[in-house]
Amino acid sequence: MKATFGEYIKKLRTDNGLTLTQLAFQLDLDSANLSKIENGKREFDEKRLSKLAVAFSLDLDKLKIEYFGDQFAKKMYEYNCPSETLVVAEEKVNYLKTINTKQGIIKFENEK
Amino acid sequence: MKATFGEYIKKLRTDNGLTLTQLAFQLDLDSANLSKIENGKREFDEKRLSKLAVAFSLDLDKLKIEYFGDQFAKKMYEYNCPSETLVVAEEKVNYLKTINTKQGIIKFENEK
DNA sequence: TTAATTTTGTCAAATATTGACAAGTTTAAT
DNA sequence: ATTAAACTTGTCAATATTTGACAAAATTAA
Repeated sequence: MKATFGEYIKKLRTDNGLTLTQLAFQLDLDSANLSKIENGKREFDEKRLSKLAVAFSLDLDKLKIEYFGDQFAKKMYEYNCPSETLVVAEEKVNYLKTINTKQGIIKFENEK
Repeated sequence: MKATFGEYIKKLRTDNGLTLTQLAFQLDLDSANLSKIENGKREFDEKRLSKLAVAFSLDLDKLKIEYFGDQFAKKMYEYNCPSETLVVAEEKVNYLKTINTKQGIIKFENEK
């Protein structure tokens, strides 16, 4: 999907004939703030991804791909990161999985 | 590099025979907080990447790869994102580049 | 023009991050 | 075993950031 996450939501919403107010209600959001999200002036909170999935009967994993893909892309763009960054990211995910499955240590490193 | 960013710093520091206090001074940081960073209990602030590059005569791009790669990996791990997320991230970076080079609009979308 | 929709501006409240210091633990040397 | 340096952990106020909410302006569609 060649779009920011905001554009992605807006397309979902308009394709389904919803107003900002209608979707905002389902997401427990102010319509003004949803507008800002769609236009990239505010962040969408990841806690609402599941509500968004329900609103449009979407697979949560698909949404996560769009959402986090967007987040990472924005950082990459903002800080002008080499594209190799994403390759290293993949390696590091695997590394985290290995170190956190050893010896029953399953908790996320930064978790309380 | 198969390591978290904290582990990466720690290796740099010890390989170069520096104490926490010595490196922390160069980074304008409390040694206690540098210790937390190395052990993944605090975030390293991206504003200090350039100081880190100077401290160890490293290429800033190489550091960015490690730093942002680590950030993305932690999110991926924490939210259990499909690895496809990174592919989409790459697409979106390119998308951002195209939309933000059109018509002289070079500013980052969320910039003030 | 009017009514609905969308966008923008603002700000206080809620959250999160940071710097700083104290206190505790580990390590290494003698 | 004692000491000193190095490292780790806990805490908390200060700072910074994000969020929710509302008003008001702008756009869109009859």
